[in-house]
Amino acid sequence: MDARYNPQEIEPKWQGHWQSIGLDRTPSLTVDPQQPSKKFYALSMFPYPSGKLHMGHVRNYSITDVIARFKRMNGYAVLHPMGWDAFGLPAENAAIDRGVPPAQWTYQNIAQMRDQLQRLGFSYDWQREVTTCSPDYYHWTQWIFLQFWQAGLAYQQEAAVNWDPIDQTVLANEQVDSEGRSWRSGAKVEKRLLKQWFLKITAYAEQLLQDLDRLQGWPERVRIMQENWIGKSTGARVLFSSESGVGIPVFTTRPDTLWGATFLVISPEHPLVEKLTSPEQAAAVQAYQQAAASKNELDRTAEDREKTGVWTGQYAINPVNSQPIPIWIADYVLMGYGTGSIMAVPAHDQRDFEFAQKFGLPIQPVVFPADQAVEASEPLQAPYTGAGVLRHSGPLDGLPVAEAKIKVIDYLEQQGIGSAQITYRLRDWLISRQRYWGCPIPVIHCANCGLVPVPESDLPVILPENVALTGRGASPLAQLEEWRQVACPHCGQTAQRETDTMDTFIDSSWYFLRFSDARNPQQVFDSLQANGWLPVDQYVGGIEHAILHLLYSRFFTKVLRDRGLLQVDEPFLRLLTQGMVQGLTYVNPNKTGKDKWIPAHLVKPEDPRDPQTGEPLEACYATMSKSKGNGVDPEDVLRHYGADTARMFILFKAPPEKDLEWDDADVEGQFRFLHRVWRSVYEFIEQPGWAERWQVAQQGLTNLASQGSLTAAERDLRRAVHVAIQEVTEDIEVGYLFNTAISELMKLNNAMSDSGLVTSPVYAEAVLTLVKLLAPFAPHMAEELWSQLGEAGSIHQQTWPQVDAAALVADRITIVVQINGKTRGTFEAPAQITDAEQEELAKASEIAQKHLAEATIRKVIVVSKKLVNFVIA
RNA sequence: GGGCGAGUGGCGAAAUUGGUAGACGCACCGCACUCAAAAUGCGGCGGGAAACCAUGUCGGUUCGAGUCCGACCUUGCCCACCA
Repeated sequence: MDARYNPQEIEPKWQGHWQSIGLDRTPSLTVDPQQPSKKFYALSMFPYPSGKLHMGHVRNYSITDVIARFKRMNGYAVLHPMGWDAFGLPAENAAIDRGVPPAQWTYQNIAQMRDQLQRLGFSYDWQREVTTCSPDYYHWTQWIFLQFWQAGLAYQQEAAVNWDPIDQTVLANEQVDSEGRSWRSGAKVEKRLLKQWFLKITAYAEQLLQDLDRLQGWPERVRIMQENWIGKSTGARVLFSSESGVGIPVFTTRPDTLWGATFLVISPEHPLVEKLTSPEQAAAVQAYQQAAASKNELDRTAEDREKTGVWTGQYAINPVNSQPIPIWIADYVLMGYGTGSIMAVPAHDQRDFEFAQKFGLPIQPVVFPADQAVEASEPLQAPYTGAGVLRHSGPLDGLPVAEAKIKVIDYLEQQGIGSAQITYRLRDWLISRQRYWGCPIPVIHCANCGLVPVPESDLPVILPENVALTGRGASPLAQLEEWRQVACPHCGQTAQRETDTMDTFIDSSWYFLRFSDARNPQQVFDSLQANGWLPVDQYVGGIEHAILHLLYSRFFTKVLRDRGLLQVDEPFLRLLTQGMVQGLTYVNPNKTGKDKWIPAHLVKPEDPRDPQTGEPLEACYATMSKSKGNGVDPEDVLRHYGADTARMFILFKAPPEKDLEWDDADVEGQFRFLHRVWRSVYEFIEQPGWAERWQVAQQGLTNLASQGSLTAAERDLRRAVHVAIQEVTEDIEVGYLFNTAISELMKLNNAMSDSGLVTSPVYAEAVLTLVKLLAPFAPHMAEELWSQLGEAGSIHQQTWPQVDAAALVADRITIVVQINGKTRGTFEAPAQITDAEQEELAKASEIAQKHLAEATIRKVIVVSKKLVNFVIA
């Protein structure tokens, strides 16, 4: 055995070996429902193939890989796959900028990144690799779209898109900068109405909300984010009539305040605006509508929420008290939520209050604090939104708010002017993109038959490759006449293919299902396989996907369940959101924007100054990025230290959910630790007779230990071994605490080198244990040591060590002595001490003697085998 | 504005479910080895001479609080005119 640890030599060797023996292949599941396999599905969010891994990837995949390897050693059938979220805009941009076809660019990137993943030693089953831009994958994406169509969950409707008036093209949101300008032409982006495809996720709003309660293995904040995103509101729909005879429905969460509604506000985009406008106000209303239309979201927020609006010139009738109330138009009412029109109750709503104040509209309080006997005569300074009792409210007078809310619904229903209603913030999912590099929507537009889905037997609709991408003009597929024209599957007449492609979020909303049966050419997946492997037992990824990706995946799972394809309700049982990887950078406090970041390599750490201006800089950690120049390339770490060090460092440096500060010195420290482990084993093998002791350790030392033939020092070392097993196991299993798990490995290694017992069988047991416990974290080194120890098989197929409870028991324990709760000292005692003996020994101890000499003991608290606290006067 | 979370040495962080605060590591200091350095090994390392003081601040509960309760300060993230 080489005295030196040489990762550059051993890592490629084992990677090649593992590949040749198919070590990481997924075992098949027994599908007998009486005896289900102990299965575990470990999944990292698959990457976009940008061409290069970054440290965030390394962190994500290291976490999942440890879990996968740990589960395998614990006897689970593990599915641990990897794939590529390969459709998307960057490939198209590369084509526009450099003339490389998107497919070529994408597949080259995939090849590079796959190679990197393999060199990092992640135990993926590459036979199940999926690539979303490959026809054998998007075939089934299209098939799933047809399932949605058949379920009535896919539909077309006009919607606003970003339109670049210079390049005459539709832009994705990412192609519009923060000032609302096109990334290419710099033109101010306009809104344009186009027919767009939607998926009816709102039909599942209630289920998606309810089932969040079941996801106890998810971080609470992710559940809350989803809950807020779905945004359920309970209230009532009330129908107001107007002078012109048009009915105006409003949604309110405060139907109890209906008697305080003193005006109505409708959204500028509301279809009723024209009918509700008087001729003399028409010009003003149209001007306001145009102003609202030209505003983007930025303009709206930039105005600091100063209310704007215009009167229509007409009145509505408050249906409960027949009062005429003016109808206004204002952009603080959103067309996309509720009914696009509201009843304004300025006395009890902040926004309505501001609006009423600005335009001098009446304010009628109807809720008062319960203890307020007399109404204030001065006008309200602020809306009252708290609890209270109703007044001036007809049949609701005297009722508290909560009761009034219930009672008013009955009243509205009796009068035929309203009913209870639930509203969600969640909108239907706009999935069409006027882009090339995406999954074609399998629909044909026929002049005779209308919308005709492509028959399943004609799938996949292949994305053509001979496309000129310029970033200008109509949607790329629309320009391909020969591709577009197709015979209608119904009537045979010439018809047109849909030229929109799907949002790439669709591709990633079901990839975890395909992994269960990735190579199936006949079906989207075999139900037995999917039901056997799903749900994903552990999903790991970034918090940036907390809302959309996870919500869409949940939606897809439920729809496919309702189509009879799946039996699972939720795709991801446990979720871990890992923190960012941050790099050292410097900030010039006198500069703003991008210029303020000064990359660390331009700065002398002992005297950080701006290389251009000489101004002093502040050091800080920030998420690694090109613009900050603070990225660390995984390749460099691989070259210098190897994959095992990179993995160990990234797992040790911080708990997985927290942000991690990259520090080269700490990487070095991790490398040193692996060296020390290497030497612990090396020294063991250097001793004559080690092979016999190794055999003894393999048999287990339980008998030897129970015969009492171990020395005190040996029992101490053995305790350290079994404490390590217990702690590492618990840390991985219970709380993803890889940082403390690795610190336990360090403690064990320290205990071994401090013990001086290298020729004891206990040391052999320690070596055996250390190498096994290390295997999920540093798989190459563990494998190399395993082979150096004369073992033929792979360590990754060994069973995880078991704790010998007897070995954990210490001979002597430390008891703390406190006086009035303050620790004054400790003493050693036999482990089997009784409480009474413990108290006696504490009283007799030097520390106690010193402090108790002239005091009266009022009380003694004894915590078994831990401490004795004397409460003295 | 609403929601959630976090404040512990020079630094990253630990702390069994209220019981020795700072495990493990980084940095630093000293020693050994070396002509010297690197590497490695050994030792030290919250503050204070000590009594003691220390987990953002101030109170509370308790024999005992980093941990529980209340108020405040600082800070991070998510959603933000959602009726």
